[in-house]
Amino acid sequence: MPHTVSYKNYEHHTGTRAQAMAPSKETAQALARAETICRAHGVRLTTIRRTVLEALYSSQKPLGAYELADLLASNARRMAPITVYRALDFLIEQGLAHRLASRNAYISTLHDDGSQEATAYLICDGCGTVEPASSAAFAGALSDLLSRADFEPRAKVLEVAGHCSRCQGHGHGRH
Amino acid sequence: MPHTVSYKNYEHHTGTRAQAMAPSKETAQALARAETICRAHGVRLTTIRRTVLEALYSSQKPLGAYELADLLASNARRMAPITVYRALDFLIEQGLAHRLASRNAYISTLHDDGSQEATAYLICDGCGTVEPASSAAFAGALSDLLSRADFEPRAKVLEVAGHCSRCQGHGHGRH
DNA sequence: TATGAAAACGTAGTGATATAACCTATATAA
DNA sequence: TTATATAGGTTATATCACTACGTTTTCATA
Repeated sequence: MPHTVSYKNYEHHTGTRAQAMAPSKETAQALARAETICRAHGVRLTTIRRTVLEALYSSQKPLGAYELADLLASNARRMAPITVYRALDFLIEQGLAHRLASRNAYISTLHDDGSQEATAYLICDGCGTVEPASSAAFAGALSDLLSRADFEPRAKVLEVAGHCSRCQGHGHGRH
Repeated sequence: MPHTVSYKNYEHHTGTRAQAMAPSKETAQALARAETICRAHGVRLTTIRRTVLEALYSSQKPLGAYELADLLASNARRMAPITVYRALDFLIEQGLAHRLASRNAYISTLHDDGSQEATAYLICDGCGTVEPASSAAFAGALSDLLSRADFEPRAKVLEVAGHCSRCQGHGHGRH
């Protein structure tokens, strides 16, 4: 088998990718929290999944699936899209990542305030950053809205695009 | 020119598509309102645009762009995707249609309560219907959230997937 | 009523996002 | 150790959205 990458021990293999710079202390702590959550859920935070989560956590902007694939590529061999999507699906199921439907992009939720029922994501058109925002009043109002409509919620997509405090008034953004 | 559809008079041509069943009285009234809005904005509600809007308005479920293209096809000749997207872009700009980011699908806003700053769309996993929902409290809480974050909003994506009142408790839905 | 500019649309191709199908490898527990 | 479930690899394809460019129509003006 000439061209095929050695198939065994891919856990170790993926561990040697370009991304393998030592994570910051904060990142390491966040990943440790993720590890704990996964153990509690009885699921496995494998190398691929951890690598994807770390990339999302470290990034200042949301990342697309193909962007992640490129980012996590080792020399000339990038991750297959489906691999990234599988990792993302896992992370989203475990509540560790979030899909921004309005951008087809993904972020880590390890920065979020986990105590709120409803988190809105504020996406800056200028600098691309995303800030989670929540309040009891907002969660309550939404909950009222839903119960008044007798609607049983499963997934909430709450996103606002605009300009963050730092990007207002000096021509940032695209319109 | 053997295969090419006669190019002139396409306004009339599109008017003769399969969809040309007489709209209901309610639909006709909604379309008349749309017409009025467009005239007020100084823009044109052409046949294609009106046809797309009518399809969205009449549909019980949100429709994808390619779904619309199929729906509005005349004998064996369906609308090109770009044509649909152009019509949708127009309708969205005029506030007549809305894109559901979580579904890659589109709905008419002619049912909405136009008086609210923030409308959440409740998307039923069971029957596929979408209900707009809004309240002063919800709009206010969101507005507070945004001003507290010093965030200048441009576009709001507020969608909740779940089960509507009619689809609760009898095994509808996909999970 | 000519005509020139802008808006709308047609046609072909492509980019971007996401998943299907099927197989191999690994982890976990009996 | 072996059965089983879970995870990942590989290839191909589905789905959604847009670019580029030419043609037609509309509308205001000459």
